[in-house]
Amino acid sequence: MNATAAHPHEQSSRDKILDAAEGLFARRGYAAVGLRELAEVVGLGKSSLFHHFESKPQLYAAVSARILKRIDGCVERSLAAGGSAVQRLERLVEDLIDLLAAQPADARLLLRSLFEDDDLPGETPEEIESKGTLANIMSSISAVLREGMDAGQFRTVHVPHLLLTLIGQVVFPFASREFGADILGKDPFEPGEVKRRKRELRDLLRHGLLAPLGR
Amino acid sequence: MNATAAHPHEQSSRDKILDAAEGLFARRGYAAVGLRELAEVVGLGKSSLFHHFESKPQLYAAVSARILKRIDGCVERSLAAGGSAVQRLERLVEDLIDLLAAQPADARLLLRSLFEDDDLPGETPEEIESKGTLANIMSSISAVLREGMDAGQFRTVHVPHLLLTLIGQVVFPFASREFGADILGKDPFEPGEVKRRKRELRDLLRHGLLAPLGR
DNA sequence: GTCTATAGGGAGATAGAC
DNA sequence: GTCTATCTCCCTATAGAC
Repeated sequence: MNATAAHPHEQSSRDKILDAAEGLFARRGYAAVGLRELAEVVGLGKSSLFHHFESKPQLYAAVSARILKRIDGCVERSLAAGGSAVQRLERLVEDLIDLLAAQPADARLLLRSLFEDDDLPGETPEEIESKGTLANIMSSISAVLREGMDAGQFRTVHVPHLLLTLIGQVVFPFASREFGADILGKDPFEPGEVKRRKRELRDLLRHGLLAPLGR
Repeated sequence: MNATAAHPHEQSSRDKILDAAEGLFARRGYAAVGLRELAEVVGLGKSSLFHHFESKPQLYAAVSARILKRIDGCVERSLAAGGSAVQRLERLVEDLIDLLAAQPADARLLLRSLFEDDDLPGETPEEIESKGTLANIMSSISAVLREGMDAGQFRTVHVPHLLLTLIGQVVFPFASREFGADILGKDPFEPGEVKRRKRELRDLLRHGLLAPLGR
């Protein structure tokens, strides 16, 4: 995977920086994280960071791009696995939840990147690539929704609004470890809670909230 | 409403600061907003801010507390208006959407405050009050959900998980003006889109996503 | 590829005149 | 209640030795 790594088990400095930055940016946001602190976490001098990334914005763009690619990969694999539109959508939601649960920084950073566009200076190549990746994710999910509607498996809904709804209900609960834990009384990333979350969300999409008898 | 205002139509400096800070903090986050910039927007010198608020964290706490009170007031009024649990929940969701649509900064700042707890130093009196307000909001919504379940109007669901789901799907779409506009092709705060959002969300809660024929 | 040293600027906050 | 001037600290980024 990494052409420069003779020993795949040893993580390069670049990857160590990316991992540490991901955690810090996710928890506290771009502006609140200083390179001094990041360097401390990684175990390097502050200046050494600039040998791997040319600037702080560029580092953030790299972190953000890596997460978007991870999510895009998950979406593509999940939707490619076949089945009816209903099966594919339900599997997609489950797989995304598993991904977000396995990578605690992803949901926070994804959510941030969706409403912190003002944060970053501008138009590095990595940011442009990320825009494309994000657009690809959205269009893939839209496609399965439209497919299900066309096949008569889904109600007739407004696809863009449903897209926003799905993002909110899938991503948000994993974006806030502390608040989520307050509400649930348990760590949302704990396997049992993850499983329950998948079940509850699947049932809500299948049946809505109203009781069958009340219909 | 303001005891010190002889002329209610003239906004005090304190309120001007709160309004400007609310907009800036919502768009860019706590750490990214400098007091110099805030002072410029308000039209004051930087030092004058410290005559109205003792520190930046305390100012942020005041802004955050004001928003939480606004939302809490909306929740209490909406739930107090009576009707069945179904009617009260549906009205609550509609009223919250109207509030978030009317106050574009609220959704962003609320969402931030739900997953940026690490942002702020600690335990000012205003933050403790805010914690109580937030807890009150959550317990009020939980109450109507449990009531509907007990009355057999709602399916048997896991209330805390549904709470997280509702927050995500109600708040998130209004937290990101730019991304939301990209997805919808229109400004999410436009009256027509707000109306459609309320309808789509109500229908999703009533029926889920699956087509009636497919059941 | 990592380090020390430092430049250059902006941050939050204070002092004190008006 | 607002201002100017200033303090101290930390920020991103660079220079250059090893």
